[in-house]
Amino acid sequence: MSKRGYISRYLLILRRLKSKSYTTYEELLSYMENQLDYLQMQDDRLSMGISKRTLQRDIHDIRNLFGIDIEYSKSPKGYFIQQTEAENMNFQRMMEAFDMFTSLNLAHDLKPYIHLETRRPQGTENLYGLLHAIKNRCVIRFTYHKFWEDDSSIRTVEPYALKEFRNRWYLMAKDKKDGYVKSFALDRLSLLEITISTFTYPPDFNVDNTYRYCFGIISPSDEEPQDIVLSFDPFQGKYINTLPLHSSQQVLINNDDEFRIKLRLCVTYDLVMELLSFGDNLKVIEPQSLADDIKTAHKKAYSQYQKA
DNA sequence: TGAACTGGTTATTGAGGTCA
DNA sequence: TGACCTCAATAACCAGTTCA
Repeated sequence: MSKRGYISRYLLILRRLKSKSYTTYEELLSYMENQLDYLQMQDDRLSMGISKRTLQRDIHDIRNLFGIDIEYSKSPKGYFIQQTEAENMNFQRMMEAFDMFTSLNLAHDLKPYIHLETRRPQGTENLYGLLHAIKNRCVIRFTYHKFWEDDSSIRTVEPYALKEFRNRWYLMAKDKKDGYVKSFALDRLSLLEITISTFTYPPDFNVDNTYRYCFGIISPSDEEPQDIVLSFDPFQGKYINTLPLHSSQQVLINNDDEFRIKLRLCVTYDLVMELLSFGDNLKVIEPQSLADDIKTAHKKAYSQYQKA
């Protein structure tokens, strides 16, 4: 049986256990037989079902390989997954990856119907090394190339955390050169070297607190957060309502004429860029300084289309 | 062709239930 | 309450099958 076969089984076992509190062997077997038929696996043996022994082995492998704690309870007679919130988030990501893997494998003859994004975030090959350095408090060195600079520079930093934003990964680290905590995009990072020197993790550093009032990964130096009131047209408002711009988002008005929200944020470059991307679907109500910045940017854009 | 996977068998283990 | 029983999970072992 191909590796695709047993990875698909792992996916189905996890999906079933995640969707139901307690699941017996029989329920798992029945579910998997139905699902494997549905998946139309190109493996005749899979379509014939799987044995209880294989299912036992799969559960054992999932525990060992993925560190997912599948437990068994005798009183309600069933398997279940117990996870913390952080573990659950990792689990969801893994399930997404599994789903994508399965879908793409099933779709090998469906090329005309599936169109993948050709742009790919780079730098994820360093994720494991960076995690190792963060966990073991190892100082790292790498070459970093800013988009707005021609030359690369060698950075020596104390890595604190990894953060994802808009399908890109960023390293939060203290630059040894000036002592500031900065974000480094992994796709601009190369020649990673994990040194043997270690550092002490600052007890007062907390990623969530640091970026609590940030839209993206740009952290303001000393700027205080402020209330930002935005007015969207009702159509755009539906998107903003279902996918909030920030965790601080509060809906002020939601009617046929307007969708108005309030955010508690620091005004950073990435926030301004985001607001500009909404074009004429958005009007900044407060603060006036931000409204002026957006107005100036739109005026400048407009001027580019006027005849000289 | 060797390695890996799978299914069947069987012994062990442990939780839950029963009973004296 | 402790001894015993039952039942189902677990894991080791082996042989057949499939894969790379």
